Amino acid sequence: MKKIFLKDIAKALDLSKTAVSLVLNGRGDENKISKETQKRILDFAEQNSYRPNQMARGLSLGKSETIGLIIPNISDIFYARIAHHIELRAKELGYNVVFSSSNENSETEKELIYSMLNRQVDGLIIASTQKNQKDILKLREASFPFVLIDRHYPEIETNYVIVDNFEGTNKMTRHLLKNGRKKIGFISIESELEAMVQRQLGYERAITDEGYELMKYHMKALDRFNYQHEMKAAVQSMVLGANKVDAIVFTTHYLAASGLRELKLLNISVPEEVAIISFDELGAFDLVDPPITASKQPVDDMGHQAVDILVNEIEKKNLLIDNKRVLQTKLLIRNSCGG
Amino acid sequence: MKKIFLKDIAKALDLSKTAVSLVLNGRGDENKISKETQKRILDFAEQNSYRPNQMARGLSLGKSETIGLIIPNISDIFYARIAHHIELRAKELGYNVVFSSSNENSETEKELIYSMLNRQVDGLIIASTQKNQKDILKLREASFPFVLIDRHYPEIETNYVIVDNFEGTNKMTRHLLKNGRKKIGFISIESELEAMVQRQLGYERAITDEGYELMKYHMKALDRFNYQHEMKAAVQSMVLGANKVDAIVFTTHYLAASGLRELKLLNISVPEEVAIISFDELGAFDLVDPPITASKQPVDDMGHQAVDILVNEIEKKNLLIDNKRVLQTKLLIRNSCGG
DNA sequence: GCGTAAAACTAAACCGATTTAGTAAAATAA
DNA sequence: TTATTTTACTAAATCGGTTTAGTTTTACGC
Repeated sequence: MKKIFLKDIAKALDLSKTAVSLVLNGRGDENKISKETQKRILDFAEQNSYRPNQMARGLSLGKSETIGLIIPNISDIFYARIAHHIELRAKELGYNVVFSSSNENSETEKELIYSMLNRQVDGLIIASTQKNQKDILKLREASFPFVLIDRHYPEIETNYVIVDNFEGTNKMTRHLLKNGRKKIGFISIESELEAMVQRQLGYERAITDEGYELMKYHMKALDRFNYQHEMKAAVQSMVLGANKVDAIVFTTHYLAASGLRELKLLNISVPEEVAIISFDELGAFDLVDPPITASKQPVDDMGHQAVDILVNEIEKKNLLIDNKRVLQTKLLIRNSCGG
Repeated sequence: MKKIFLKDIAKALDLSKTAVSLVLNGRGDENKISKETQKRILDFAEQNSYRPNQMARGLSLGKSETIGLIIPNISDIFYARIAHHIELRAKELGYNVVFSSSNENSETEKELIYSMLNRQVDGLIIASTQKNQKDILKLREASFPFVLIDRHYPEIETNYVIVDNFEGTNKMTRHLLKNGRKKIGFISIESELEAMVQRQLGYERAITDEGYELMKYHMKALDRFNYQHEMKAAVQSMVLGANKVDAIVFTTHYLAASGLRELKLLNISVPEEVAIISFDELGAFDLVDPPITASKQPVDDMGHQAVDILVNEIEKKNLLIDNKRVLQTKLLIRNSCGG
């Protein structure tokens, strides 16, 4: 059973490629191909399991029915989940997904953007390093359809689906204050990402709004690639020194996991001595000792909506749907904050 | 700055498309294009940031420099990690990755295989539902390059990279026996997957080899999509009934997580009353209460080697590398089994 | 000073689809 | 009976690359 092409069908049925192509694309009626001929073509294609070469089709049509997805790292459960929901929704709408990881490297990201354009993706969904402003602008100038997720460029007018990061940490910090914690440390990732900036602001605002003073020396920003090593010193300085902390806000799930690990090594009891709370969560945060209170991000919505906005642009439906979405996190209260 | 094509370069430099194409593909020397002309072409392409249309290129060359990856679900951290390592290695070797999830549905998987073939991927990496023997055979007959990962078809001769599932659960069970546990339950997923069969055999063999008797009524197989609901009954029947169990082997990380959740709800102390052990692990298994002893799968190796085997086939290097790999799991001993 | 080889290219076919601009034959209208 | 429309198609161009099979010009050998 060898591969069969359009011209093979045409030859076998003594028809033109045109007729066959039209019928197989469901445009037989409008092009007045007789019902009988249509049936012959459809049947023959079915029986010989004809499947069009998508490269030829793509070249000819100038589109690929493919969405490019650029994320920092697919093995981060957060992005993996987003990818999953993007894939689900894309499939529903008839699109495939090509993904690549930038590994948080802006040069790689830039390369990926262009590499995907060359592969003729119809649109892009990008969780950007936020350092490729120029190239994002180029995309916009070229009117190429794209949606930013998780991270956006505040200074550029684009489509995006993000989370209300400020509100997320703000709620988290208030929750700690409400539970009687007074000296709340903050451990984050060293980053200029708007998301991280907002998470810090949300925390700071909660503290000052409630009349407490910020303890700058209890706010740490760790290196993204080396946080596991830096965590030890960060945690120790917060829980062992003079002006000890009674709670810590972690701005990512992996920081929370790593921080808890250190606290355990130091035999600090959680939440008795130090409460902890996490922005976003890992699958097993409810099983952890103690179960970790966390702000959960709506990954399903984020993926789903990003695809909807993108496909709307690609297909120029111009439904004027809202193309800037800020989703809310949900505080899952467990035991790591006392109560 | 508008898009530029091969013919634009040719026209601008008053050369033929042939010359430009040859030079840009690094075949200028062997085709006796003068150094000077080569430089002109290269410079012009660079300055106008020429990037070839990969669909046209793919159509012409009959290849796409793309690997298709079909997995059950990208949001399963296990597959996400494999995907990550596949992507890393593929990129090193100059390939892109297109992924799709089958959601454990064999029809979907079949569709995906053909859809990817139409998209002219150069090869496939598949974590199969193991229910598409016919189509896998077709791939083989067509000499299409592919590698199975995680799950293989024992009756078919193919390339694969899998894990020694038998040895994995066998080690796990022996570990429990060595720690003095005598009545060991077994909770698995209802499945004909060879991997699952082997995991069960590994467990059974450890029990019988040590002279104990299998307690069939303490071996449960839960529905893949409904395990969270079925877990309650499964665990209760093991730990509350007459012939109580003093340990449970879970054959996947999500079963272990779910099982532990139930044990906690029942106020069963782990590992005092019941020890637990998991095949494969979640990111936070060391933070869980108690930290869960688990057999870790070498996801990095699995992804890496799958790509190596595949690319070797694609590029017909015929290096006669071993194309059937069985990797070993590693037992990470933590506290959930006592000691 | 003629034949041959090497150097430096190019025209046109091709990959496998889609699509534009027609055409021949049959049906209908005048 | 002729003109016009409709029906049911088709030939050839096109998408943007790669590649085969030449072609022209210059250099070299004898």
